[in-house]
Amino acid sequence: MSTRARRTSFPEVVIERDTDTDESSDEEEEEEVEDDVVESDDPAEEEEEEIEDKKGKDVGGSSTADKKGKTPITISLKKVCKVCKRTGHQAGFQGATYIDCPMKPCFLGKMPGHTTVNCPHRVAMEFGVIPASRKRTHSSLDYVFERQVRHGVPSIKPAFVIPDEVNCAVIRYHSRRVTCLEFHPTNNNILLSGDKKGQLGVWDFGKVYEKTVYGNIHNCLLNNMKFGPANDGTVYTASSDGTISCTDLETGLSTSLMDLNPNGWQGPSSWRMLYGMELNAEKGLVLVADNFGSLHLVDARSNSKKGDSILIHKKGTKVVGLHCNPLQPDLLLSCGNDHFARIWDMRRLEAESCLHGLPHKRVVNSAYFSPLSGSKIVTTSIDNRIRVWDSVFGNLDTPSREIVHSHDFNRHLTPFRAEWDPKDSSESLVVIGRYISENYNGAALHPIDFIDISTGQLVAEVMDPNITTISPVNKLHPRDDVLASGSSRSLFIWRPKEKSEMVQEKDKSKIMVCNGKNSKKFGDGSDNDDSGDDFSSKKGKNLKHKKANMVITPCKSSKKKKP
DNA sequence: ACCACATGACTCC
DNA sequence: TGGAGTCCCTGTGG
Repeated sequence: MSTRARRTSFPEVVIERDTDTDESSDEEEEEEVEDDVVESDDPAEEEEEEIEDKKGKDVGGSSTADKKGKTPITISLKKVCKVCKRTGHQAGFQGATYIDCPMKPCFLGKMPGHTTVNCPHRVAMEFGVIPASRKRTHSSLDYVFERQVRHGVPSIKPAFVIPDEVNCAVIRYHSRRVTCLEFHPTNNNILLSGDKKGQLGVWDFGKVYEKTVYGNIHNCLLNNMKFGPANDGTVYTASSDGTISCTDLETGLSTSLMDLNPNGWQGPSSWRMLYGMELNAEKGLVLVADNFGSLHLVDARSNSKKGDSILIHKKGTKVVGLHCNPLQPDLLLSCGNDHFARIWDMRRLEAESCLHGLPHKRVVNSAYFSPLSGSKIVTTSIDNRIRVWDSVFGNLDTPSREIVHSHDFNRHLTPFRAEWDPKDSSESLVVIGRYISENYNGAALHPIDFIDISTGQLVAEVMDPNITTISPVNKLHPRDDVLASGSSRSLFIWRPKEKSEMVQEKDKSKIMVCNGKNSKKFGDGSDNDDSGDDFSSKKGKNLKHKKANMVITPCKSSKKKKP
């Protein structure tokens, strides 16, 4: 009732603001001067037109006869596989199920002998688990862990609570895909989100409509953010524009701590981008890593760069992740495109001083210490494997577990990152989005997976028929049983089913807020259940589900700051 | 329903 | 070592 009233009251606000957004984004894109590498996807090659004899060997194309001539000519459109370009089979979606090209090895594990459809790893995850090795070494790193970390390792595993139902959402919140999410450290209902354009979203999902997008902080990808340790009303952000900013969440005013491109664009070989970021509260340091393999330290109090940059990964490669050990902040974990995650001691930090290198077969998207004891490390690599490295019960030369999981990274997606549940005292629950889709009642959906890294088993796969896009960005709430996920331009808040129902009964506010051009529809009196275009893409059209409990409303108000 | 486009890792030469 | 070509279960807008 109340939602309906809100929906009809404020349609213009949404449309006006969104038009604004689109225009601004177009302008910015025109300014980008980049080499246009036109890929030649010749459609003629894909559909070979062949003139054949009367015996047309059609494989599914239509045949037409030339009615002018006496001898009819059959033209068959021979379909070729879009993957291997051969005839006789077709890769692609058949309904909601994707059929692999049989000429290629398994898409998931990259192993020959089977395709993704019958891949054992896809059916049951335990197949992809390599058990822990028990051999011990006695390196300096082992010593640090033994002395400072081991006592914090918990022994009893509690039951997992899985947020498995969408509680509220903002559809098309950002104008480009979401790149990172962060929960407020003290306010339970505030979620921060960064996007590909460098915009920062501040959403109070407790009040659903309370949402802001600050567009004047960065010019391109907002890769990482961290709340200010001394003041949780501020957030530090690192961007591909080469700057670190500190932004006041109330006003949106930001100060720049560092600019690695003070002379502007001088070509791709010199343009520095910032990816990994971490704060060391004890030392008052902001740590950032760039696309040339270097780590930069910035004093947060004086906003000045501290010392020279240090080469921590192979020269010229991206360092995408930084993480300080929760118990021992002097231990720094980094990961990047040189196929390594590395552990460093901040007290003697210099090039080549890495305590340990964790080797991977491909690029490492993320590496995180376990949130409580800091004794385990979970890494996500684009070789479709989640690796667990245990400093106490295993060693760091080889992973104590490898879990095959589909998170292969397509260049158009935000990289997948397996993230710990900060509330899980057993430090075994990890959440990660799944790339590969599954057929759920005729809909191709990409679930968000909860994995028990102590067994390698899939604890839960969470999906909603309304979310047809991949959800690469996921974050579990530090205190509540809440999952936030970023999927394309939208944000979703998940809660456990029972709790979600309780909330709904109480205030009946299970709401989806819609941004975007199509919001106009909602002001035009069309009913909720039929206005699905706003959150279903092409694949979503074969959904058999109803949008059930969700109410779609345009947003009531939104502060929006443009540069 | 179609197309163009954004865009990054990797292999090969 | 570096540039060109290839990969191709994306998502959006026109």
